[in-house]
Amino acid sequence: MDVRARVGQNVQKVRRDKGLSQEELAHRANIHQTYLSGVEGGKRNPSVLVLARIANALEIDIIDLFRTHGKGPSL
Amino acid sequence: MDVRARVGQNVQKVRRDKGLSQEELAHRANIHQTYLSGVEGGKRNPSVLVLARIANALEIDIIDLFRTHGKGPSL
DNA sequence: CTGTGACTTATAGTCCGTA
DNA sequence: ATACGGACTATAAGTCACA
Repeated sequence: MDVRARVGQNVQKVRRDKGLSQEELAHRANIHQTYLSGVEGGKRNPSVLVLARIANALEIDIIDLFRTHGKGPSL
Repeated sequence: MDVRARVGQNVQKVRRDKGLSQEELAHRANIHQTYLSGVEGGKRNPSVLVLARIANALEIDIIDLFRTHGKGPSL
């Protein structure tokens, strides 16, 4: 699966878990809702700095945005 | 620590572990040596697609590029 | 072999409207 | 609240000469 889709799905999942709207998250991460929409949809190719801002706004580590769906048991 | 530095250090470490030169890796990842240098030095802000190419050329998962230094505990 | 500055071209990321 | 598109601007991508 494309990394962009992987990341996008993770962003969307965490965002929904936290009960945030795209607008809310976008605001917190200081990016645009329309852009966030594209990222979640795997249609954008974000830079690491933007991903870091998103991860930060979601209160997770950026590394979690790259985990494969299904499980992330590890430690 | 800045994500870019984190990623850069990881790229450099893995590259050296594999005994590759920047030129070699850059060639495999289809990027320029000078650009790779900037990424390793944490001076560039690469997109996920570029990181994916680098990770692929290093034969590792892109997620490993975001790990914090000090550990690389198998899986 | 690697790092830097300068540069051009491509695209990330914004902002507007609309559905 | 989310997605899509167009037009725009900021910055990443990609290349080079040289230290």
